Amino acid sequence: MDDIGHKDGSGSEAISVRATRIQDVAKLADVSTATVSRALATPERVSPEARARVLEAIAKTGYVPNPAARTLRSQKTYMVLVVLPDLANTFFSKILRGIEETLFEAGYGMIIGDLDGSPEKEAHFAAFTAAGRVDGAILLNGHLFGQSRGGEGISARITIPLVALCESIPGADIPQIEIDNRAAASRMTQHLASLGHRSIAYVSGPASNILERERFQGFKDGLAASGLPFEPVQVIPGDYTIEAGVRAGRDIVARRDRPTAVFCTSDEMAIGLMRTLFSAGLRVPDDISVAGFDDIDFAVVAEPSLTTIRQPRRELGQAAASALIDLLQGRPSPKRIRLETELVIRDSVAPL
Amino acid sequence: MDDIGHKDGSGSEAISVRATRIQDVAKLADVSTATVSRALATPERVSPEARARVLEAIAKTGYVPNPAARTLRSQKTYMVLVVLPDLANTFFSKILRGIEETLFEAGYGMIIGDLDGSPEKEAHFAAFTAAGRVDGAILLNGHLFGQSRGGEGISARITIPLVALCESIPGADIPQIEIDNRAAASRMTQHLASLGHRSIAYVSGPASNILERERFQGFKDGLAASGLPFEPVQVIPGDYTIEAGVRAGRDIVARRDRPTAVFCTSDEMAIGLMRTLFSAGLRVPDDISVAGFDDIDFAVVAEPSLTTIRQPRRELGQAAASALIDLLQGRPSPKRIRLETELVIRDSVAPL
DNA sequence: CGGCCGCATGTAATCGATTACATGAAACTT
DNA sequence: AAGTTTCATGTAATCGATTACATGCGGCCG
Repeated sequence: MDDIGHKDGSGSEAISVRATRIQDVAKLADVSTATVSRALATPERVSPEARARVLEAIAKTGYVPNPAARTLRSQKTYMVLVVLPDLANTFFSKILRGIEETLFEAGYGMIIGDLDGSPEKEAHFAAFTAAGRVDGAILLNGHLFGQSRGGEGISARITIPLVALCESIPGADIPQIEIDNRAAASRMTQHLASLGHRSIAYVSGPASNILERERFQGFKDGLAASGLPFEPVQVIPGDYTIEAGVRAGRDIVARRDRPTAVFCTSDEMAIGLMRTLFSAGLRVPDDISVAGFDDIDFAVVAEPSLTTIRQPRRELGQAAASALIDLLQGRPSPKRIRLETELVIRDSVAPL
Repeated sequence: MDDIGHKDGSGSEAISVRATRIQDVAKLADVSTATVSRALATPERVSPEARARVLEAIAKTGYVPNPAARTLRSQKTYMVLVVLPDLANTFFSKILRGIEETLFEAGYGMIIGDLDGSPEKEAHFAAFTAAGRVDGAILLNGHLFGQSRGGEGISARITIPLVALCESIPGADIPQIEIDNRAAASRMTQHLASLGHRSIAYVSGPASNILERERFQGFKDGLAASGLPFEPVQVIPGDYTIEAGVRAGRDIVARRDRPTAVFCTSDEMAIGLMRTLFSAGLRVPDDISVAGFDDIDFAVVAEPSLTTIRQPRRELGQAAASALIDLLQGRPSPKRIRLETELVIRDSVAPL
């Protein structure tokens, strides 16, 4: 680290140019603070002349209402917390973008809570929420605050609207936005079977994960629907990462009795797996077919391009944000939204 | 969209169980509110007995200070805004994680401002900042608020600490955290030249981008240092995306006189480009060498694995957050930090 | 013409913490 | 012993907006 020169902390001690307050505007427009406030919040309740003077004064002074004061009085923060397990994961960032743009249009800001696998952080965000720093929260982590380890004390105090996104939270009476993981996994499995594959391996997500359980059910559904038996040896454990795909690939390469198709429950794993097969001299899809899940940007430029399930990530984010905004504004909100997935057929899967 | 059932907005209209206030704690502990406040902020200025009674009362009531009230009085929000051009980009999410974890440890929350190429959003975040909703901001977008289009009115009011990350902001008197893009690009160019390549193409970023200008200079430096002439035809325009890499690949495939090596200024472009070359029957690195920049997760599983420049993304985020926290807490802060990059040699580049 | 209503506006309470200043007791100082 | 310092604590002003309530004016109705 090459550290050139120093700058003192004067930025934070800057001569505090006290910002324009509502009082200043009121004085300049020769009205009361109440009138200024009303001119902004309920213009129709203020005479046109007064309103004009207020607006002029605001323009002249560049007045911006103090959010802390506003929040203190009105109990509204215009902030939403988004809790997610891993910010560095490609899968989430597109979703976040959908959330952010929808919140933005409605005048809400987005605060990120990256759990990073730490229960300590989870407790922190629960406290954060309980303290009233946000008006609502979107949960991408598959459970309510403190539901995992005894943080009930705090979570009981969380009375703000919540929305579950992607990982449904069983038993929680909050809007749930997701895809039909089970149906999608079943569909892909049947697609593989329909091409003649009888021996299909399944690379799983983390066992504790709800997504994983749904997709696994779907896999079994698909086998059953195709008249194929389920055999535990077909399941290779994974955790959605590239590295897990690489490990699963090594597993398959080492097998005497190889499956003819592999269904990976994330594109990352599929890409890592294909790479490992390739290095071992196995050709995809000639020797073995590989399918993914998610349709991330890299799926189309993988070699071969990846057959996968497309999740509408941006739309998922938008739908969750919309549902939350409905709740925040006292409107009824859909209780459960299931967005459609799409089977994207590319080159990594071929008939047997 | 399959919309099952409805839930009314009762979440937001819930019977407002007024939260515990400092007054309630004071009454229970039989002290004044001032003592409660001091017991939390400056425990050493309160007698042990009073402190114990206060803490007990807090435990009993589950009191959490109201952040809005605190902010109103103390002018501290404990929030930081992170402004970035594209949240969906893999490159940023690892950086964000570094920022988030460092801010978190220091007790700050992170608000995301995704510009999404919209000047309107930029103005919004400038106003947001000017309104005092955050204590500081980290700018990943290469310019100060309103510096691009006449938002000077608002940006003049932004007196909070700022830090520039990745894209340096020339002329701004704020800490700048970055890598030495020029040196890194030069190094890669020389690496290619040292392997015997005389005809090296360069796939650029957006021309207006500061990163791009630095890397382009580095490319020319590297050519010069290797005794190679620079020829404009070597430059293929890009914008860091996979698709731009695909387009650049088509360009190269169509050329009569192909370069023997291609230096892409992002891994996304390199991967898209390799894919296009492969589809056209050109082999990497046998027929043509390809180098990237960033070392994203997919670089190692690309086929062939990608020779690239590693940027310490998490550390960049951490360093920027640390610098900002220094400023926020009135400590001196490094004015400029340059983190080291690393030339990562894999299989996509070979001697001529 | 007197009373009632509605409208535009102002006054001041309120949100919940922090903190300057005041107070009184105990501990020193000379 | 009187005066000074220190310490723990309380009182109340303050941050800056929102909003319940009060006021005064003009129009309308009977």
